[in-house]
Amino acid sequence: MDISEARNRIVATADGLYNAKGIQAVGMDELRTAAGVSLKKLYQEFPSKSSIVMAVLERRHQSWTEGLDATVRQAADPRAKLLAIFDYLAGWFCQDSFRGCGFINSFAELGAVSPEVADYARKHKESFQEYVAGLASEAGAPPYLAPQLSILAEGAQTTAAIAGSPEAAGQARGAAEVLIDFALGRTA
Amino acid sequence: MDISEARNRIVATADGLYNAKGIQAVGMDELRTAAGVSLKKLYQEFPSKSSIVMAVLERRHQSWTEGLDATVRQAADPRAKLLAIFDYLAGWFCQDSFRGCGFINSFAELGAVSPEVADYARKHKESFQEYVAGLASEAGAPPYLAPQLSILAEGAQTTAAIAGSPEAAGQARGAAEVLIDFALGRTA
DNA sequence: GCAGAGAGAGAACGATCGTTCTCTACTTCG
DNA sequence: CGAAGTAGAGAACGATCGTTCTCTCTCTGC
Repeated sequence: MDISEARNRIVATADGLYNAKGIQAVGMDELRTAAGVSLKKLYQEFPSKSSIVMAVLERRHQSWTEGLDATVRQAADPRAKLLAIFDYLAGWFCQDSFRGCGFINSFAELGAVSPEVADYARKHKESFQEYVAGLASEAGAPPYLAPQLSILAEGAQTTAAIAGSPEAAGQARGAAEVLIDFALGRTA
Repeated sequence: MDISEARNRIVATADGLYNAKGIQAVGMDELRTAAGVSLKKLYQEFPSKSSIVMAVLERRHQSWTEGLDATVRQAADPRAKLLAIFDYLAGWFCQDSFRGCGFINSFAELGAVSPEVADYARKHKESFQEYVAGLASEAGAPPYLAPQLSILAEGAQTTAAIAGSPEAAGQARGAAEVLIDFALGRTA
């Protein structure tokens, strides 16, 4: 068995379990069993649970960034690219495993106790805002549009998670259309 | 010492501690010390930690509802009332103790494990959405406006919490103005 | 003054968690 | 074939948490 293959399986399993039950609710033994590795191997790959948490956050960031960018790239014009953000959210919300943004959740759970987790969540959100800002800039929108759309996307995630229904994506998309058209129409 | 006075002090102290450190990070002994009551009294007032958590959620709901309504009532016309939501958020975000919406945080921490907490968070958000819907209806807006503003408010809360800066309130308010004016302008 | 109920302080208990240690068995190389 | 290094399974350990129990002190009613 390849070493990095075990790492990947551990992180992927931890991602699923942490998402489904919360980080603190999943013990190392449960993770060990689900991932099918020995405790020894687990601690050989990762020195502590917090390092697994950080690896899961990195995985989530990469997965989110790649998935979002893949959806956005399919859109034709800059306006459609901005709206594609909310199409990506819609697809995500419809997954059975969706239980809210993993960064918001980990921040809520551990942000006050672990500065590492809080920093990573902040960086992830900053990276998303910069991505939106890039798309908005390509569309020729004034700089105030990107934070507006970012906030809309954040709100859709928490609303969909707590309400347990994916309709927030469409509602946010409708609001985004109005905001984009306003920003592109009169760029005051 | 009045019985209900001890209850109030316990819940108020728990609210502060849970908000600052997360629910799972605060033990009964820390709460007991901070509230200045004996363990015996604590378990005399509340049968378990989860009942304290539910009491804290009720307190948060009441505090949020009253504070929001007090701010909204000061606004003159229906449009200003809708915007006052974001003024209330701005004042909240500027408090040192602000660490995100307590319902989003408790949902992230315990929602997957405790159906009670998940239900209460959902009900709180529903109640907020209905409140916004009432204001939007008074303003004569079409029904799609209220979910848009609710999502905006949710997004502002998580953005401000993770970024650690209150500017999301103003950004969301700007977006709300555009959405409100659009919805009132052509109520298609 | 005294018996008894009640409150406070904190020890104690059982469970769980993260982490480490031990023991066994298998593989691999000479 | 034999020895040695390695990996797996799980016991063990220390810490912590929610909860209960015990012991002591105080305050009240007769």
